[in-house]
Amino acid sequence: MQRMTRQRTALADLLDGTPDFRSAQQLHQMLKDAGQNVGLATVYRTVQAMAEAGDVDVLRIEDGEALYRRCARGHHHHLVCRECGKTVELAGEAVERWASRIAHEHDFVDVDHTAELVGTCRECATRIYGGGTGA
Amino acid sequence: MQRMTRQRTALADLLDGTPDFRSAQQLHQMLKDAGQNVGLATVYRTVQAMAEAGDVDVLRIEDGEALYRRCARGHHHHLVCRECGKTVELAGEAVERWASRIAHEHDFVDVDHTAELVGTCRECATRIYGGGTGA
DNA sequence: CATGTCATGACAATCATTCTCAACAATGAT
DNA sequence: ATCATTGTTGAGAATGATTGTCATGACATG
Repeated sequence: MQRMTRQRTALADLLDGTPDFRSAQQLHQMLKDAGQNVGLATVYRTVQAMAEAGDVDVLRIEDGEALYRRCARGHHHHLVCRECGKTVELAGEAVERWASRIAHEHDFVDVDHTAELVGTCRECATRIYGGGTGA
Repeated sequence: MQRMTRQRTALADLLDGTPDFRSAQQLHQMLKDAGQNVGLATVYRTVQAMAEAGDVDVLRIEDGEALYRRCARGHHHHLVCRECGKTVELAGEAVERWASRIAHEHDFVDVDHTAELVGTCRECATRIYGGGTGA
């Protein structure tokens, strides 16, 4: 049963102070930079345990790498800025309703769903495409 | 520009006859089994090109592995049976409307979305959990 | 403090995917 | 049909994330 070790505390604290999704490799490096040496294998084990326990959310980017982020408990989706990583948690029921309607229509049971939105937030869009004062 | 080679023909034909999502490794093995030796690197290159061209859809499973399937052109989502791989293409507008509403509400632009459903189809549910004649 | 486990970490192993680059082959011109 | 051009292939190496191994270390309790 989950002992409270220095490593787990360090990782939990780090995640508490990190608003964006990070990979296990990044978290490992961030801990090292903070002077908290934690083995890479331990970081992997810990974030996976936290994910299973529902304490962090997992996101897979295009190349298959897994990213982790401390999140509100319970089922929800995300809107992530592709430029700065800013993340908004989405709790609405619209997707849930869609999923269960589709499941029913096609006679499937135990239907899980994934739904994630990736876009560019106002700040990054302004920075990249230019401010409203353009021309 | 895109030469028609034995390898590409073989892979296209294979995908045409394969209703479920398959990994590049699986497709490579299936080609070998069919007596059509095609290099693994070529399979990867070809499915990726097809994916970019919109000729196949890509799905990432839990461990990050990429699966490919010949699909209808245009944007759509999938409902996949986790047991047998049976796949239904979903073309409705519900998710699109949800995505654009959320994007607008949070002031994001260029919002892409992914949405996939994984469940158990009627046949597999019956096989696994028992027919209606149980007890 | 002793002690029993669970946890850790250094490193090897795995595995999908990508890269390299010389040999090949599809296509168009002659 | 033959040739030249140039995209394509394939065998294997390289990459990189993730997982496995297992001896050593450290919580938490008696």
